[in-house]
Amino acid sequence: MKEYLKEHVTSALATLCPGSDIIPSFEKPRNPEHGDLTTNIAMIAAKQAKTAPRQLAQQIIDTLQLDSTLVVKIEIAGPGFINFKFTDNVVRTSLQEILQQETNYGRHNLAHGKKTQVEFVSANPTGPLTVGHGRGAVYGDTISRLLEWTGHDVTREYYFNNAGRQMRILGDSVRLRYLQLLGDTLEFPEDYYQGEYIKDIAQTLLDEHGGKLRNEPAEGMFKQQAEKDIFADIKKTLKSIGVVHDVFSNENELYETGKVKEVIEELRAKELAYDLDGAVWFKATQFGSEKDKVIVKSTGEPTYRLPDIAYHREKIRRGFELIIDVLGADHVATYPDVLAGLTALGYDSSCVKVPIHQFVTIVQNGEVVKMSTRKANFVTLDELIAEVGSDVVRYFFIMRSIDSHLNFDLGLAKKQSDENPVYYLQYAHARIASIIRHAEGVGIDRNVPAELSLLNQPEEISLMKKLADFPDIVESCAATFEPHRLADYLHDVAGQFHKFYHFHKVVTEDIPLTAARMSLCLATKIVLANGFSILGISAPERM
RNA sequence: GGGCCCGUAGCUCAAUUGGAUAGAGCAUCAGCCUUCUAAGCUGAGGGUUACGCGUUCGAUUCGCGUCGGGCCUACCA
Repeated sequence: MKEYLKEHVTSALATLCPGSDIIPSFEKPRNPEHGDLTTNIAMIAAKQAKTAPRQLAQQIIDTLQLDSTLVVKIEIAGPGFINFKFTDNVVRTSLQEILQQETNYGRHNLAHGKKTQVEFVSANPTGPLTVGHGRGAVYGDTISRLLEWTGHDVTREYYFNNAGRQMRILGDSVRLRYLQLLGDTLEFPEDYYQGEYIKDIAQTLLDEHGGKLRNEPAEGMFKQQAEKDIFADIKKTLKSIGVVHDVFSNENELYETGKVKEVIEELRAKELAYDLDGAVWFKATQFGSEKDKVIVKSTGEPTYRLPDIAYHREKIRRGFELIIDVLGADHVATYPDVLAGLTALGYDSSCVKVPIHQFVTIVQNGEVVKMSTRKANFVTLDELIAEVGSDVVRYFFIMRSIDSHLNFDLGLAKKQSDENPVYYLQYAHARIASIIRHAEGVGIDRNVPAELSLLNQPEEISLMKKLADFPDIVESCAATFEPHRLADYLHDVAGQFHKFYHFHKVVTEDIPLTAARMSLCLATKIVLANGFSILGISAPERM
């Protein structure tokens, strides 16, 4: 319909205002009384046409020739909006589309298989995932699903640093715990990893190797075992909320394959890297940065920037046309250097998108719980999932814009999980399933063709209209990387359905009406289920 | 000091990316189950969108300034 109106309004405008190249845009009015679609074209074009907005709007309407079986009313409102109201047939047609397309309703192939990489979580394996990581995990995965629904070929990737100081300290933390288990009395530094899981890893090593590792360096067996055990743990946690990565990349590989060295040499060759005070500097100032950045420390050890740049170049070399890095707010400072690095190497960095999510604050008993992996005073993602379940965790993390700080009241989430908003959505789905079971129970034939024109009650019409919005919502959420709007939308759908359910009985003596309302129920169930699958939450048949 | 994000109902957050009367969920109050699931529905109260300028037909949204909160600002990641 949008395209249909766009075409007609554009040509009307061309007759009235030759030479104008303004393309009319249409949107759904917030207030349903303002019709089904509205355009502000008259207000925008008024200046060029040298006509008052409302007057121009009238001229446009007079010029338009629209199909009266589709458009029932056109009116001018407010400062010059043109409101179009469709016949109910239009929305009934979309109901049929939903029933036909079923699990594919809402899918687009807009991106035509565009090779896309979403890098997310990417927490270093130094301890269990925190609730903060959970937000990035759920967000990254939901974005991936949205992109798949809009025709992207998505690779989910996890990158971690296993070459730096963090991992050395991790290895040494395990080593010290191991020595303690062997009976040595020694001091355990404050800035080492304090968590119990370190002792568990040490115990594993003790069980397997006895005291033979006494003189083993921290970076050998200790670090390896820690990385292995902790990663197994991380993957298990992610899997429990439906997050599975396709590819794991790490920093070490970039050194071993010479990719890091290659970057330095190339930057040097381009005179974009230089030596100073024993360190190697990248001329970041040439790319908008305030100061140049160190890429190799005077100790000879690279900073994270260098492998990060090398890694991103590999992303491009691997053929990704759209590259998405999901970062937490604490990493905001890192990505401009990476983009600058890519530019310096001669790549167009505009294909790299970096959505940044704000922190999750855990509130327990009215107090803020500060999280630090090192100090081990965090609430783990695992604990949270165990308490409230995967659906609640996913929905809670996705229902809010990533720009806002998320307050997670742990007590509330645990205690009142029955009142969590996700149940409101799932309940609508379960309710429909129940109606279907009931209908089958009383011998309703699902194959009776429904006469949709029987659906004319206000609650039926507005529910149908809401359902018809789904494809647009999927598209815009994918385009803006804003999955929370899908959660909002589904909440609306559930709301419209609950209302319809309350006012109208589906299964009655009236066979044709029953068939029509069953169609509406089935369509609602499809939209909810499709939406849930994008959000990664279950669609229960009963609750 | 500089950069990024935020400030909307008592609380947690939305607002179709500049649209018309700023909306939901909790919480409070008043109603609705002999009928397909009451984890639901209906109604009421609750707002100077932190504050001040500006941009224009029109600002919660864009720009500048002030105040307040969070995160960055290393030869840590």
